[in-house]
Amino acid sequence: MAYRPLTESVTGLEEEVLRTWDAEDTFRLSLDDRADAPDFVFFEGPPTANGRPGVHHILARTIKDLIARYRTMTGHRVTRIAGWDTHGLPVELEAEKELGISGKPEIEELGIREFNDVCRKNIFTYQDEWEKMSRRIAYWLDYEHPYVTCSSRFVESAWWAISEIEKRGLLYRGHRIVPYCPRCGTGLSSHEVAQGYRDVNEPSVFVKFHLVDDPDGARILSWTTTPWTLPGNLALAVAEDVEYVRVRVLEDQPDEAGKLPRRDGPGCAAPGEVLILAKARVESVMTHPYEVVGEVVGAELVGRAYEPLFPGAVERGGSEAAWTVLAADFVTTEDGTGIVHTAVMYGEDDYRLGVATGLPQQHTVDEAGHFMPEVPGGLGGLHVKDKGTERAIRDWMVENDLLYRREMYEHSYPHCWRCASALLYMARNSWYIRTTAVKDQLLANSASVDWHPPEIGSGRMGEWLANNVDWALSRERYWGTPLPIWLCSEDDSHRRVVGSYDELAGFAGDLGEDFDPHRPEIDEIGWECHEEGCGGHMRRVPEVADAWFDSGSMPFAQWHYPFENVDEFERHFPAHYIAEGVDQTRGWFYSLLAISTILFETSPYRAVVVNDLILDAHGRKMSKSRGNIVDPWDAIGEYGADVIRYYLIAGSNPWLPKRWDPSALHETERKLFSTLRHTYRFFVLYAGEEDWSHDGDRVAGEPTDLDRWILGRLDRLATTVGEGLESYDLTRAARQIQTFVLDDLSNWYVRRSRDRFWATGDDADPADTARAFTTLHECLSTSALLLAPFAPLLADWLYRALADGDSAHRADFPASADRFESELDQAMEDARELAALGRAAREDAGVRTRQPLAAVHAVVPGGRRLPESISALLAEELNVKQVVFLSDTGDLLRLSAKANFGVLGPKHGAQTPAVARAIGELEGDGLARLREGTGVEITVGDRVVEVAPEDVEILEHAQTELAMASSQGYLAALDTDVDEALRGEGLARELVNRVQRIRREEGLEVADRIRLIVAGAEDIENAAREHGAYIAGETLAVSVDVGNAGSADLTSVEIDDLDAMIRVERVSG
RNA sequence: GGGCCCGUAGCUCAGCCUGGUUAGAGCGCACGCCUGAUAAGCGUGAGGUCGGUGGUUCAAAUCCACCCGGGCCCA
Repeated sequence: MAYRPLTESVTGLEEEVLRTWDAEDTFRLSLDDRADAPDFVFFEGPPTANGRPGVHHILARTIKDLIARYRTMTGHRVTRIAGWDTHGLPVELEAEKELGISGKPEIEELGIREFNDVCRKNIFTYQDEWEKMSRRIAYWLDYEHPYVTCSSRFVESAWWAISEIEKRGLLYRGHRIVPYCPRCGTGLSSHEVAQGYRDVNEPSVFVKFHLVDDPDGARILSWTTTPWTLPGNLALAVAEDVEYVRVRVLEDQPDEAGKLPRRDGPGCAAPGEVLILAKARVESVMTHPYEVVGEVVGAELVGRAYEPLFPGAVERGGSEAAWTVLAADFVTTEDGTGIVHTAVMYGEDDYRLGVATGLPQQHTVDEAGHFMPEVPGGLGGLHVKDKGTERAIRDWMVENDLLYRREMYEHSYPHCWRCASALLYMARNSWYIRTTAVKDQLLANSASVDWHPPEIGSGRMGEWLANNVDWALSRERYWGTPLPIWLCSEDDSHRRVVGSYDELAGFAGDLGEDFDPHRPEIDEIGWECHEEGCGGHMRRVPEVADAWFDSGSMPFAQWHYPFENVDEFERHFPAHYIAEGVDQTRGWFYSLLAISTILFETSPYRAVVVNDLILDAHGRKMSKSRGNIVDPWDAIGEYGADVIRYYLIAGSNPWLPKRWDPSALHETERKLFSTLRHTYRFFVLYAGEEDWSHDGDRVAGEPTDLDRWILGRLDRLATTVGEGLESYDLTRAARQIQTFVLDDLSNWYVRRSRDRFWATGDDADPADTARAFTTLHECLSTSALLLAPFAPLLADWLYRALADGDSAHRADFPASADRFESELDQAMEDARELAALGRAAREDAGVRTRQPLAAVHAVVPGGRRLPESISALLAEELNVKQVVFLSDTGDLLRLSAKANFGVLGPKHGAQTPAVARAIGELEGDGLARLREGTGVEITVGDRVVEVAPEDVEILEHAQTELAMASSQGYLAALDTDVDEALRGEGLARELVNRVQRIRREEGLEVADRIRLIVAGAEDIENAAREHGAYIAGETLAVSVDVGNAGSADLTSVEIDDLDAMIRVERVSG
């Protein structure tokens, strides 16, 4: 058989393979092959289908695909179901943009139905593009049966999960402090908040809180930059270990000019008044003269009661802690007074403290940003951010002697990105999952995961879990999984958390065909409360679920578990492996973990590989505003998918931020891919010439040392690549393949074997040629298999071309045949090191490689010698007649000893340096004995130390005039004398070189026979005569005619300043 | 403010977990070589004391502490 010529265009080859896959349905076949094989479970993290795929998605998808392909090759069935994340704010924002509306009031004006219709329609805007790109980068995934988070089936499974959480008593209603836009009536996501920070100059106030039952009638001084939260004040927070002082305000003293100090602005303190604040803050806060009349630590203040600032604004409701001093860990003395005003509903710390100590949870501000009617001082109904409001608050405080002073304060404050309103941090109703109740299990389950890199698990995820707060499940939005929670209009302790559509139908009657659970239809469904004698109406709560709950439910919801596919779910849970970006730590990794921990008491995944961002070539984050986003299609068109995939994996570990560097892509293409293609092309060319094929009947001779060496390396490579992939060390595995292909296979095995691939000379040995082909064929096809997970397209093409036509992705991953021989490998290493040194010596001496030399004198560390065949390789590589190993009996060699610190250190401790120095001074006899393996005694200072052979390394140095180079105990010294015979041979070789060039220039095929005519200087003609047979063999000349130029058309060349005339004539037939 | 990662040659990265004394690759640069793969390939050379400081140790790029710079996530 003839091997297929390589498709020259890289992208053309890739497209060709993709077409083959489409026609053959190779992905399906690869799954069917493994139908009865053990499962290797992979979960696809659903991308949001309303954004375009970028280059960073290629990285994530490559990592996913790579392991899946590898596991398939190791005999597993790797089910890979595509998924789409279809709910959530990004989809809503896109819909708002399309509809030209903004904010909740406008959405509700339009109608939730119309709005959600647009959301639903938009979901798959980019789906085609995702699938197209995934196909092109050879990401195999089952797109025919994707899970879609907004499908009825998926939502029903999510409902089931929520109802299970309720059954475990872990679902509750509370509040959540959100950055809230009172105009738009909506909470903002952190991403939105980040877009709207502005520097503002606003009043801040120092407020006097009148203590109850204080002998001095003291006031506690607190500070806030948001005066509108003061009516909601319910407590003062202090740090227990901070020192506070009581200070008495003194009379103002006239200055030198007899004037009293003037204070601008409202508020004051009368002489004799006693104020309490942190010792560290007194200097900067007090504007009056004062004296310190007492010191207390925070703990002593805890429990003291004070009078409400705005009586009646909030009802006590039986709370003991209301309007008292509380201890808190978030208090600092960096600004303010060291005493923090706490308005339970208007700050995150405040709310947490309120929950912990049982403070009332009551709003003083309504949804639109207006004070409630109960707030005294004429504030009721005012918008908290209106111009006059701050004035009204201030007036009330002045009237009631609550204000110490007021000053302007400049800081950065978030504003709504839509309407520029100042955001209010406000408690909103929210449904929570009590994840804190399972914190220990979360930590234990996370600890059981094989994280790559491990610090994600122990650090980022571990820290996050250790500080876990309850999961705020609900969103006050429209396009999402509706919370399946129904509350009674009369008593909201009557509630139903519905776990299936059947259950809902049981309460509310038939749901009809093709039931869709989304808003607003679901909001209409209700029923009479079932509680005895209640008579209330059950209505669904308006919220939808956090979209992370959807994606975290995919392990079971992708199977519509528990309603269907119970066995499929059980077989595919937990996942052996998932892979996503590091930003998913608190996203998908967390939501999967939390849900599975609660429902199934186990981690949903066993191994996780994370990837970091892809930066631009300058190390900057890619962003639209910078305009430095790389279009994946451009890159694919230029380099092809394989190169990109391999580069992304081999360049650096996936969990490090990676630069997108076109020059590195180019290098990857040249080094690994181009070399591999060249090697294949070389193989095809000569296999064709020699009519060899792997299933032919040519009998191969015994493997040479070189064959055994490369096959040993191949086996070792198969082992290490397999180990790397087993342990998710993808980068190391990828790099090893390149080293093998480039350095071992192409640049040594093929180079040193070249003339074995044509059986034309006098010493031709067809059996050996067959052996060389057999070896190269195995190396190429095994390399293709090893490369298949990384670069699936070229690998598949090569494997199909080299083997029997089946896809590489249906083959088994190569196993080592244990042919690695460490002594042979060491010898080859030695030879290659000596070859490098020999070339260096030639360069030094200015003698080119084509000039044969008599000998190289060589030294190998440890006195090793090379087997005959390896010596021959070395001689050929260096173009010398023989390799002479210097022996210590000769005059050429001098020995020295170097301490082996690793062995010496533990033996001698502090004496190590002295012993090492003494070893360095050893000479003659001692060295010789150590080299032969006997210990010697040396004197170090005043003691005698036994030095064993393993304590030292014996180095050999040449004492010679020869051209030499040495490194790391290796040495190569060339005998540069060129006698007449060598010179003749050199000239003959130059002639061969010139003839080959002419052959090429004249477009001859490699196997074409020629008639050769050589004329010119006497030395040239002599060399041509003497080495005619050699020249004829090398150039495929049927005749070499010397000195008889005649009238033929000759090409004139110059060799070492000598003129030569050459004619190459193709022999026809 | 908290957590995590990174900082080694002009550039991209190994090495660090498990400490051992001329710190390795590749790219780029300079010079040279080879070629029956050729709009390829190979070699040699120059170039770093491993972000800084302090500590542990006979010995630190490697372990510890603090600091500086960059990034990400969370507040």
